[in-house]
Amino acid sequence: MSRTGYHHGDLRRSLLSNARDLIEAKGVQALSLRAVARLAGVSHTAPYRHFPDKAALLATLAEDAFVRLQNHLRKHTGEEHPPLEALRNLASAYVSFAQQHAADFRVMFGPEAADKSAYPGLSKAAEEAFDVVRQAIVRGQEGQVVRRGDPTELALVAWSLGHGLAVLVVNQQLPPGTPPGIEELADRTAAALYAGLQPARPRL
Amino acid sequence: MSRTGYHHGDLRRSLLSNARDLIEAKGVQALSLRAVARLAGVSHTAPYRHFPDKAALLATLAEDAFVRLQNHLRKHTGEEHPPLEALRNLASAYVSFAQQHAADFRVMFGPEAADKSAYPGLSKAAEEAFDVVRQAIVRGQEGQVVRRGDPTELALVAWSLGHGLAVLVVNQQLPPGTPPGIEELADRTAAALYAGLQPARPRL
DNA sequence: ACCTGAACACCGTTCAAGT
DNA sequence: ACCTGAACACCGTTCAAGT
Repeated sequence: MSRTGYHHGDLRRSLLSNARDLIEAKGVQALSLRAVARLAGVSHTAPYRHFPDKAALLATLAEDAFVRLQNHLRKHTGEEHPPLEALRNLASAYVSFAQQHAADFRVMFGPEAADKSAYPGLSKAAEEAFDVVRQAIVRGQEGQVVRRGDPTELALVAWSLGHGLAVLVVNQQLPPGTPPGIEELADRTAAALYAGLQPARPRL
Repeated sequence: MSRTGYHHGDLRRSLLSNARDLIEAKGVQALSLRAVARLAGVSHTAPYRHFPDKAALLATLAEDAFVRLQNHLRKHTGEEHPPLEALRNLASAYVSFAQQHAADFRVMFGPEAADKSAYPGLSKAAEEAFDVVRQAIVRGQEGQVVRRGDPTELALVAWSLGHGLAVLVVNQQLPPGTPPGIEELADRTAAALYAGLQPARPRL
């Protein structure tokens, strides 16, 4: 039973895993369905039994990655962390995920996954990841460590900052003169967000 | 003189312009050197007289775009604006540039232009754009509306926030529930950054 | 159901050749 | 200098066909 059809049920999984490896090694642009099939030892048309086209495979990859991001964020900013700590962890957690899963990150936010509307599973996974941040804001408001206001909008601020940093890190586009030690940088960046960019105030 | 060689000196310019149009219309991934040449009415090998390869054409595109971004930022945050106003304009200026030049924006920050090291002109243009932000921070510190600290690091905070927002806008990945009116959103986002995410404080 | 091979319309890039 | 055509090694996708 394990000898006959070689790839029975796990060809799908094997295709996805090969795709991740390929992107990690050579970049999103170098990913080809034919190469993925080759790595799996099947003909170049076999993947079409599992994915309608290349975009669908990438969407599946992105969806899986959003679930991983969700778990990662929850680990660092979830309910077991006091709200302020959770919020301060957000930026560095986001950046560390991007660093450790650069290939995933590029697929998640690259043009390939831009039309999420066609992939409901992908949309849902992305929403749920954002919701982790939103919930941290809500908890912060309840604990009165975050000011009042639309939590979605405030979450967007925190998300954008982490996302902006992560994109720059992943693309190695941090401006020259940036101090080394990305994790610390993300921490200080989060601190700057919470302290604001205004002159030193009496308390803190 | 305008009839004989058809493309004399301006084939290069024509190739770049066709490339921008193609990306705008069909996305970065749809850009092909052959299509660009076709649009210019030359053979598919003619572009190699002007660019060593496809990556070099993209790098040139990115460099031009960084110069445009530089000018755009300078217009909204340059010396003629008081520092606090300049900083508050930054996010919306960044976002509006990304909106108006979505194709450029994708090339500037996509994987194609990631290895800027190979293109010194591109690196320089990117640095100078970042420097506009940095200078606004420095002016803010001089005017005591921005707290003390490494200006590069503080500029990075402001830049990351604008960049994060812009990426999400361009990729149409703003989370659902995001209030409409991106410009206003960027403004409020900047305000949130400057006010911090802390409970209402006495002044302001 | 799952996989294959041939085929079609594309790519980027190289190279010998033309003016 | 600038451009061309043929050629090579790739693509994504479709389709008739095999088990």
